[in-house]
Amino acid sequence: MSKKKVNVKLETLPPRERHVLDTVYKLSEGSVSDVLAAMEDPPGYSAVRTMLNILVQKGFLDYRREKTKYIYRPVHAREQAHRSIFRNLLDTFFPGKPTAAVAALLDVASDDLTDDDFRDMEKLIKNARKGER
Amino acid sequence: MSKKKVNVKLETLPPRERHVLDTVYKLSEGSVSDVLAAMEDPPGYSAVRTMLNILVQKGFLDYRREKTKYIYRPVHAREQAHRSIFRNLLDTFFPGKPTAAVAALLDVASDDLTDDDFRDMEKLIKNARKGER
DNA sequence: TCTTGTGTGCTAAATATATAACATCTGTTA
DNA sequence: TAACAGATGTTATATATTTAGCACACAAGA
Repeated sequence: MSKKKVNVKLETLPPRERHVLDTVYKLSEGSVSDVLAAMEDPPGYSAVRTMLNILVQKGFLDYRREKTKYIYRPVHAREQAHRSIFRNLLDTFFPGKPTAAVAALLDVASDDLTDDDFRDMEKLIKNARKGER
Repeated sequence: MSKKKVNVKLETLPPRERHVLDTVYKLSEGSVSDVLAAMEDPPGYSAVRTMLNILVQKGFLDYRREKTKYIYRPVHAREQAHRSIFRNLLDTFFPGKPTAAVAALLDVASDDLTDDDFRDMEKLIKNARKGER
């Protein structure tokens, strides 16, 4: 009796599961109703409950009981979740051109960036460069 | 008779569709068999054909006839496809902290980065900074 | 302690995804 | 031009996903 292989890649979750998971990440944590309330174009209550349970089964979420309800939250810190996403992004859209990814990111984010942000990023690059040699 | 609302968000395509679309992006363009051959853990021929057609319907792909077969390719240049993805990524995982995204990206990509890459990125940031003020 | 509101545990069912199979068309080449 | 190889058009079907609804649990206030 082999343990049915489950879908564990973040990028390939079914649409609705992915949406729910994203929402939990946005909230940091939350109950079924919290999540439901935070979703745009929300499905029904039952649907959200099921997704959350599935996400627990798949190992993306964890929960604790609080009074009468369950509070769900991500198992993996954001940092870890990123790795998988960025890796996929790089491979798919920027194979062999990581700098192009940085360019695209800057392009999208540029409106929100302050002078401090720019300074920080320059520092980041300098450090990464040092670590490299 | 409302035209059934379809799933048009890149981030939330069903797993298989997403996989096929990613593959087409990697190839730049290709026939059914090209795509099939380029996929790891590939589904059946029929499956790929269906996915491709759905992706055309949803507006992600375009095709032209070439001799006896169809060649599929992305409708939107990569740049546009990126915007949507990065936007979602930033909102979901780095709300209000675009620099953290850059940090994560650097972290993942660092192994592949050359000295030239670093120089390029520094230039990118300088330019973005100028454009900003 | 009764009642009410809010939540969970199930199970059934509707939809959507994913795959397979077969008939048909179209170039190629013997 | 007959036969083949490789592609598409279509339809049916298996599997996964998403949703709804009812029964029960439990805390809180009248």
